[in-house]
Amino acid sequence: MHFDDKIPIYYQIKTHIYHEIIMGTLQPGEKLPSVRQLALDVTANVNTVQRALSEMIAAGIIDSKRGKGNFVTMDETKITDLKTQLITEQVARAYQQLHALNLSDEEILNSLKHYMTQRGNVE
Amino acid sequence: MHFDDKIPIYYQIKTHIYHEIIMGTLQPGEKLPSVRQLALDVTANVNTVQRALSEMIAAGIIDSKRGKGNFVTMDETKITDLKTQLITEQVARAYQQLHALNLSDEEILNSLKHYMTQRGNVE
DNA sequence: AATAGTGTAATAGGGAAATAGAACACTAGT
DNA sequence: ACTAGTGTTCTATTTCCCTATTACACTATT
Repeated sequence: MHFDDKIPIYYQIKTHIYHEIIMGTLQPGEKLPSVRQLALDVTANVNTVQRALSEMIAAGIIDSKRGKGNFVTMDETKITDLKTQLITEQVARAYQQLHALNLSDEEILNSLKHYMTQRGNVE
Repeated sequence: MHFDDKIPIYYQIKTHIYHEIIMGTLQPGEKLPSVRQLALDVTANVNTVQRALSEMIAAGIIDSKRGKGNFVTMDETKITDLKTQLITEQVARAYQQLHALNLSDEEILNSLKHYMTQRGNVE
């Protein structure tokens, strides 16, 4: 797994698993790989994985069952809320960053559209 | 100054000053506050500020003159290039993050538009 | 009971970031 | 010459992140 050395690894693992849950790669109620297997998958330490999981457990997205495994919550409302929250965070942060670069709303939209067309042509 | 504890302070200082240059708060050729004053302004250590400045100096955006001060480059091309670079980085990162949440191009645009209208009504 | 596979916790050590403090190098004004 | 204000560099210390290792607690299977 590719890590941005500017951001703590445990945080990037958490984001990565959140994405898998939201994309449906991990379904509600589904069992996650064991912490030891996850550690191998992302080439990080068990403790680092555990720290990421702890935060997701505290957030109610993951249910931890000692001796059995970690499971994605069955509560689909929580997942929907999580998705909304992550999207809003991303959009808000991007908007504020670009606004801080003196771009108007229209310029921000145009930059994004331009990026999309560029990207579309390359693939 | 507000810091995100997930990202190194020196890096956030650098971004902050870059924004001031691009917005024109700091004009080409203008003298920056002294490193000691900057440290007070952002409530960080002189060494941390110096580290941020070192990277901007290396990038050719800041000219350092020992005994006199730090100055924004007179080369406006470099500033224009910097702006383009930062915009592209922000747009690309936001797009990729939202794309990773399974949003189509259209949905990404709509999320942004929605955020803008919401924001517009509040202010 | 024994074993293997889980989550959980504790310890010890290394490294990067940030701080505090001091010192050095240069410039300008007095 | 002196002094004050600059950038620059160095050392020491602290804190957080990450790793490695070990141990403990629980579950299911045999």
